[in-house]
Amino acid sequence: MALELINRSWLEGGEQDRVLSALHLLREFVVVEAETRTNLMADLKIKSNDLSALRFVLDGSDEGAVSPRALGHHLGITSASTTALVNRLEHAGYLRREPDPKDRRGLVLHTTQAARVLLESSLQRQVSSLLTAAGSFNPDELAVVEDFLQAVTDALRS
Amino acid sequence: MALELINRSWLEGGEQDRVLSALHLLREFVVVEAETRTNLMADLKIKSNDLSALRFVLDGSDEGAVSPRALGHHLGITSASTTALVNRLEHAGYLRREPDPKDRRGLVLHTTQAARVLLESSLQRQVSSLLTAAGSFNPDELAVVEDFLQAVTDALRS
DNA sequence: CGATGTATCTAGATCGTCTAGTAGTTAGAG
DNA sequence: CTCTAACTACTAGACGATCTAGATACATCG
Repeated sequence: MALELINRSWLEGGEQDRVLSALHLLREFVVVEAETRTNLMADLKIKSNDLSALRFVLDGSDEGAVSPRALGHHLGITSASTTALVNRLEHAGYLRREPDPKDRRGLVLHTTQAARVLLESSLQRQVSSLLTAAGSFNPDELAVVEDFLQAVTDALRS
Repeated sequence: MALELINRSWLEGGEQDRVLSALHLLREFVVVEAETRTNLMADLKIKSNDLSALRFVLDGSDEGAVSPRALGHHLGITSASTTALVNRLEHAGYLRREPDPKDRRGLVLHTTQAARVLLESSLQRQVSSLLTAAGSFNPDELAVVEDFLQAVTDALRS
């Protein structure tokens, strides 16, 4: 959010035009990236938190099971809201509930193949565009970009 | 959103490690940036759309009046929702309604000084951190960064 | 075994948005 | 210049996603 406000009177201006220009481009990227997310929500006909949930389950199912508990904690919502959210996504055909073999109280969430196919077909074009765009820079240039991104990320974290 | 999923099986891997690494850092930045927005929402005790509205009125009040109509259109919500949103922000002391001198049907929205002070104090530290971080790169490096950001932004837009 | 903690779910309330429709104001066609 | 169509903001009522509170089933530890 800090980025979105950076074009106001935070700097007297003049001597750091180049820095401001770079940060403006960074802001522009963030805004456009947010739009792709909005478009995806429209494609899948789901809301923001449901899309975040889908991504979390999709990522997590690689390295281990995702429980409703973990999902709710990740999203910062209550267990009641998590139940409702999983109900929605299961009913929409994006998620499946399965019993947790290690704890009979628990559940394990999995994305359906339909969800994975839908996500991939929606994003494949953008992802390959991104890879092509970034691929046109040489290793030295990418090293500079990485340093910059690391620096601004650390700046926001502090 | 494409970025958030880029660490999955989109690439056979190997020959483009550097490219993937840069895009991962870009993703990391997007995630951290989103967290700063969440923190700001908690600070101001308002929700996402209300914060976007505040930013829109704040930006727009420089170059011309912002009407509820324009605000609602920008946010993609109906006029009824806009009325309710402006009610909330006005009641919270962040916004003022004033009659539009040029059209007696219309209103003009202004942020209160309290809102500006609160936003500035919440963001000043992060903005100066960002400027410091970006300021440690020389003009040549910043030019590379700008090219990269422009390229990935264009890639997402296409 | 029994006590306490954990994982999920249900019931009812709250809040932001929506659809539908109202009153006042503007502006263009005749 | 007037009449009518379009526009601006608002109100009323409904819906959906979230919340608080509490219920139920299972786990874990003394």
